[in-house]
Amino acid sequence: MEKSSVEVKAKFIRGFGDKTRLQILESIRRSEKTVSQIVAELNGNQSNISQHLACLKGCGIIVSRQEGKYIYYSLRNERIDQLLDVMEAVFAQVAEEVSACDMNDELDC
Amino acid sequence: MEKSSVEVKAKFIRGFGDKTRLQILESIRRSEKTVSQIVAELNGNQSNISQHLACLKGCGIIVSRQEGKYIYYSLRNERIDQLLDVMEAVFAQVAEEVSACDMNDELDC
DNA sequence: GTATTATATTAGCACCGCCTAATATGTGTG
DNA sequence: CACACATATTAGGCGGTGCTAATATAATAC
Repeated sequence: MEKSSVEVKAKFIRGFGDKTRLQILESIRRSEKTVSQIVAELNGNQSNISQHLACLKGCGIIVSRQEGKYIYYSLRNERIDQLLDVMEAVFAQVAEEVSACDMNDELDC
Repeated sequence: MEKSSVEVKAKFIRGFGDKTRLQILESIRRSEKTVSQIVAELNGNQSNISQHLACLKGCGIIVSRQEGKYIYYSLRNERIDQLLDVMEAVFAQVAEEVSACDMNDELDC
């Protein structure tokens, strides 16, 4: 049986909902990067990064192109870039609001 | 030890990354709703919905106000509303691109 | 060809998130 | 007060997700 649209959408969003993946996205935002560049930059584990890249690609968030023995990853398009901006802006505002005013609310689930 | 900003941000985003929570957000988008209204609308389980509401509130995505024995939930502010719009737009475009052109890529992780 | 580098895949494990059922708390009503 | 209704919390099971280590594939260099 097929996944409902809202389920697929949730999965898409979850693509952004991980610390390491957010860092990868920040890393390749300005310019495409190879896996090893990302691994070096994030001081990460090659296998781990590779799996997160596969996840991001599977979610349609990034794309890859091969050049010789290197594989370059970059954001799928400019709208993903915009989405990252909006997420950051809204998060920054909410985080400030929450930590500054509402002593009751916390950012834990 | 404190959670890094990017970890908190990931958690914030994950607030949107669940089918039921997305449905709740759609439900309360237009106008605030009580828990029982949401439960009825989504044909859901009261305990389950209540937990998701706590999660959304904890993530700073929604707020609540009490009126008598009812508790009304609504989006925290208009920027959350905008974010939902942008997410939907980008997702729709990506979903179309992925399913139409790239036969290789799939929306699975 | 073999060796080396770049990346992907697999397996196993721990942990976290989601669900359901049951129970608790809180608020109004008779 | 007891009772009904609205919501929250707890406990337990279960599947998914992220991590590491090891192995596999693919491309280049020698």
